[in-house]
Amino acid sequence: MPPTIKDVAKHANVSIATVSLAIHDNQRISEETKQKVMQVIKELNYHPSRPARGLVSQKTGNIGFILTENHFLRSEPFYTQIFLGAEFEAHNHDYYMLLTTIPEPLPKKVKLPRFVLERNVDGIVVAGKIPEKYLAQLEKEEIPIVFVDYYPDGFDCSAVLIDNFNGGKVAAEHLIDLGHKYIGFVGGDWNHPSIRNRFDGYISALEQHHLPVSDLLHITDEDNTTRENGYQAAKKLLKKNKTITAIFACNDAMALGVMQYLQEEGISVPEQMSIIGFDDVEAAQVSTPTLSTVAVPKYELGLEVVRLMDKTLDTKNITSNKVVVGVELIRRNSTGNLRLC
Amino acid sequence: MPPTIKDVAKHANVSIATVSLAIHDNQRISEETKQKVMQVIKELNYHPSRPARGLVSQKTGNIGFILTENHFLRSEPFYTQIFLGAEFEAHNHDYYMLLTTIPEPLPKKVKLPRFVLERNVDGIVVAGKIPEKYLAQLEKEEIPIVFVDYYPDGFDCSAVLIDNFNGGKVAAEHLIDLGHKYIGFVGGDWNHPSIRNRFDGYISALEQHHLPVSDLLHITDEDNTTRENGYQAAKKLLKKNKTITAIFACNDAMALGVMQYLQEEGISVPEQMSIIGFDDVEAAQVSTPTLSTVAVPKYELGLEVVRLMDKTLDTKNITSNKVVVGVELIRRNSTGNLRLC
DNA sequence: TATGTTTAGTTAAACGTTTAACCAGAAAGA
DNA sequence: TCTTTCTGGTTAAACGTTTAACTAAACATA
Repeated sequence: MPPTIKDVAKHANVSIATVSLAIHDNQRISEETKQKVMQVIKELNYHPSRPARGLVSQKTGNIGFILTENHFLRSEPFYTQIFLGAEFEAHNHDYYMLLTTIPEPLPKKVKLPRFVLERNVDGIVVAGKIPEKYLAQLEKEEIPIVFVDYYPDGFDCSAVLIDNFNGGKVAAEHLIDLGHKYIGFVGGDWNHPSIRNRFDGYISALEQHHLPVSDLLHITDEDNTTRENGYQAAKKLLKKNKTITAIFACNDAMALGVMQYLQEEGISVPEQMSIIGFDDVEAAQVSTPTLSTVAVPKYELGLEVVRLMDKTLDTKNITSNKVVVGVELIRRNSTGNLRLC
Repeated sequence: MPPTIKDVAKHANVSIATVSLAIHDNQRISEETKQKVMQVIKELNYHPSRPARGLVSQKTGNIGFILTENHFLRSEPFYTQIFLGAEFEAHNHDYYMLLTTIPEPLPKKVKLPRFVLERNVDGIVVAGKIPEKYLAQLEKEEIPIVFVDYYPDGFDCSAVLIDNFNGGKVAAEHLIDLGHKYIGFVGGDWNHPSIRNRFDGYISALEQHHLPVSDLLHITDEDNTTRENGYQAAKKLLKKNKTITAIFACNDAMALGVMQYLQEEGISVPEQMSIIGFDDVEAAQVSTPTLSTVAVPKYELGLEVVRLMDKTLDTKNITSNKVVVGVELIRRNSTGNLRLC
């Protein structure tokens, strides 16, 4: 059994209160006694028990991390990268992360994670979009929540967000710089704010450069944003519009699906069609051609969300802070100059 | 504030002991009282506090997960996949995982993770190779340890391991089946048991098929197993041996490095040289050509290690169990029939 | 000298559980 | 009827901390 505060007290010939006060550097305790206590603590290699401490302080030292099962399990480690960043930063603030997933489909009777019911976390990070119903349930628990890469409309809260609007703009501008005039957009999961923001950024860039904006350039009705959705969207887009020379896909998965379709159709990238994605997933670096994209600093998002959580937990002020982290254009081989032929 | 056991007791008009006993379905309590208590519990949405419960039971409900910083941060998410598997299975056993990394280089004064010092975990999963010094320190804490994908020589413990020997054998046999006679091996980090086991499996296959075994076929002196190591190893191997028509690399990273070298040298894969790797990392699916390999079920390893930990924690018997999980040959485009030209 | 103030601690309550030890009342055995 | 045994609880101690309230001794003030 590891030593407890009692053992320290006994060895130092003081009361356990003195030990505790010494540890917390209370000025009630003389330098001399502190020294003695610290000496014993070192000798016994004593460390206060986190659970015991938590009982009285009502702080667990843990942060919960919640995301949907789909986000957790999907092969592109987007949210798991965020988690790993959070995990890393948590250490710098003396926290540990507890992770849990929301099952999908959501059962009728929402069951909150054990760590919130059993009061085993001080705050919760919600990563990515989660069902409204779940959120409503969570809100009742009166536990600090910080969102990352998503936050519900009309919900007053802290969040770390990607600069999706700017990202969409940057992506479109990159294509414009390359000389493209007819730039298509493929997206899906349309009630996701991030996707719409990317779209808005794209539109904004087109307008700013007085380029044509038209429904004929967009596919936005895919219900999700997978590779397969990208494939289907590309098919639809090229059917209804022959003038397009570049496509901005709302994420890399869809972009890869688009490329796959183009390849099957014998349309070469980037010679006949430029493609740019969003996210910078691993696969973007190794696809043929490698995929130009807008990089989202996933790991960084994780760091930020824990910093924000730490601040929230520290200062009881539950003012809703928003942190926006920037994105970066990554030029690879799927985008090229417009060729007039 | 969430309700405590006291609130339940008050509402049910019984003592807190009765509530506790009712929760644990103790036969001392009449059916009738149990019903009443359960009713109140449901109404108040009461859940026992994990920390408080832990104080008396001396169980935290947490499992620690330790790996080196390098393993954690490296781009190929091998160990993080294991972690995610562990995380998933942990839920099925009502545990939460706490993750921490070992800094590298290891500081002179080894500092164990807070979660073990503060008794915030019931057991520890050690993933991958960690420094001996660290392990020695950890051992002193008398906390159950289960290893995954590694375990130290001469250490009596439980572990979940990959069937590396068989994997090496299967890889070599695949090449043999394709008609190859001169099959090279490139490896590194030679004091890692897994690597050596893969090599042993490879040798065993060669011998079984009466194929030549010779030092001229092997590069084993690379100090690590990165892509760059693979590149260098390929260079060395092809310098000293011109008859080779196939190469088994001890992992995918090295295999990709080998392919890169071959490409630069104008040696086509698989026409002139077949390559097979080990691990089945993401990049293996998207490289050109896609990489044949021996798949390691990383996620599955995570599941297994938690199952084993659960068993260990359940039955106080600290008999050292070993679980070996199988591997699977994945045929892709980097291996082909021997062409006699 | 009596009284107040400081210093450096100690005692005890509290946090939310579990569980061993105890106990009142009912049923059973003599 | 008196003891014994069951039944169905309750009381209280314990887990390892923190911290408010208290106190004894030393010192200062009038």
